[in-house]
Amino acid sequence: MEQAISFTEENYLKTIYSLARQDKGKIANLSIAEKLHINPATVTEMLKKLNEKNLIDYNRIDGAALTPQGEALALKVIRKHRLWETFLVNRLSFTWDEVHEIAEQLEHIQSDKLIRQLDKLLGFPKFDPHGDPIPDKNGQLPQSQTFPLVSVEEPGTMVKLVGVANHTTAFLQYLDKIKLSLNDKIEVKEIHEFDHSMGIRIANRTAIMISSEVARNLLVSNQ
Amino acid sequence: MEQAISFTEENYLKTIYSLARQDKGKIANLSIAEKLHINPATVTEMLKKLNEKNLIDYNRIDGAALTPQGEALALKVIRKHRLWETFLVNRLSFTWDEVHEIAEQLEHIQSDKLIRQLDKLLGFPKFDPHGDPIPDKNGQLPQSQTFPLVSVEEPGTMVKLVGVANHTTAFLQYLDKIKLSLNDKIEVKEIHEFDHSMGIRIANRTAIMISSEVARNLLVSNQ
DNA sequence: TTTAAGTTCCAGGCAAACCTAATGATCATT
DNA sequence: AATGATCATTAGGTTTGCCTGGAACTTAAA
Ligand SMILES: [Mn+2]
Ligand SMILES: [Mn+2]
Ligand SMILES: [Mn+2]
Ligand SMILES: [Mn+2]
Repeated sequence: MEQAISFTEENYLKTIYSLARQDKGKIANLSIAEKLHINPATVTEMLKKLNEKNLIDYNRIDGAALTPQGEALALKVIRKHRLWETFLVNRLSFTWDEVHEIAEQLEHIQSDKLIRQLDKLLGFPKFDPHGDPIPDKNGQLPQSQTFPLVSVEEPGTMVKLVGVANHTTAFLQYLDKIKLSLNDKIEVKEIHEFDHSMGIRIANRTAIMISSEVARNLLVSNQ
Repeated sequence: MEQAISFTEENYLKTIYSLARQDKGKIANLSIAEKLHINPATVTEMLKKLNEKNLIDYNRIDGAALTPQGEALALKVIRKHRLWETFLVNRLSFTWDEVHEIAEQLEHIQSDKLIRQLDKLLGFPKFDPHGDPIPDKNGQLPQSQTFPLVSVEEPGTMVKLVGVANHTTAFLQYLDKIKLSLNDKIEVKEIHEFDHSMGIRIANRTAIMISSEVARNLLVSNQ
């Protein structure tokens, strides 16, 4: 019984998935409502419906949690989103701050062959233009141990930028302005106790200052 | 006042456009209903709404006709549909019988830059994989004087296949089976008075027989 | 010209996805 | 333990896009 799933339902599943990844605790209806810019009352109705369809387990006490089928669907939508973002940047000359909105539309296109062929065209990429991991066709996420730059304690540490935790146009354009791109080497020169701002050197260029807020949103890996 | 347009509305406009191209007379509500597989009563409601939005002129006597804005929108959707079909065939190894359904979804994606860049990636194609003309960014259709093969009267006439009037999987796969592709040269060898079936030679290969029904759906040009 | 067939329209309904306002439940403080 | 504050749910509505059934037109045939 192949039950149809709507754009709206897919967006709920994706939201629940990402809230579960970051918050680790109970998923509040209110946080779903805020993320989707809708009313909490609407969320309650939809969660009941998704529960009925066995895509989530839901009750007032424990909140919402994806079932295996729900998680598989969420990962499929995320896979499509990130593959399309990669396509837009790598093949259609989009910049990384322009692609999210369009991918929000493209992620709902239904065609298994389309995803498969797109993946192949792009050379089976493991990460999207923001450094986010792309689930493979079985929903498996590539491993990568990243941490926010702000957590670096030792001046002199060398790291590599592998992702961003903030996808807003404002932040991405700021990174463009300071000429910081994915895979750039970053050397932490100094850490100011006072506001935890940092002096960093990008790709051996002149050192610059960044706020702790910026450092919090830069995901890096060792080496 | 940039009023939003829904998928459904776009599909009505596209349908009205294509009915206007082929029928030349009044567009019956019933024919819209049949093409979209919906109830005639629903069509009446939507036509009133589109009239209200100034996308069509509509009244009971004259039926529906696109306004300039309505036609521009219809052409934009058609442009997207045909560009996406071209992308799927030329870049993602789809066959020409597989692409229509997916393009029905992709044609509704909203992003001017996306269309522009896709067009560029594909080398500004003038015709899609079925030989249908692709409107340019100003809604201008490339000219081509085509006629159905069935209208050829003289045996010995040489023509070139430039399009198909029937897009069903069954027909397209039949063409694949007889190894007839777009741009192939076709020589009409014989025309049977009785049922108007034809003996034709494709690309100088062995001659074969085709029914008048097939010949009616092959769009050709001279030379 | 009357009848029949075809087409369009109206009235009334339904489901999906949203809303507001008000009520219930839970949690944190005092 | 009482009191607010916060969060979730219920009840009642709206809009969009669809439906059915029947009435009203229009067109063509008898
Ligand atoms: Mn994104
Ligand atoms: Mn991304
Ligand atoms: Mn098509
Ligand atoms: Mn086509």
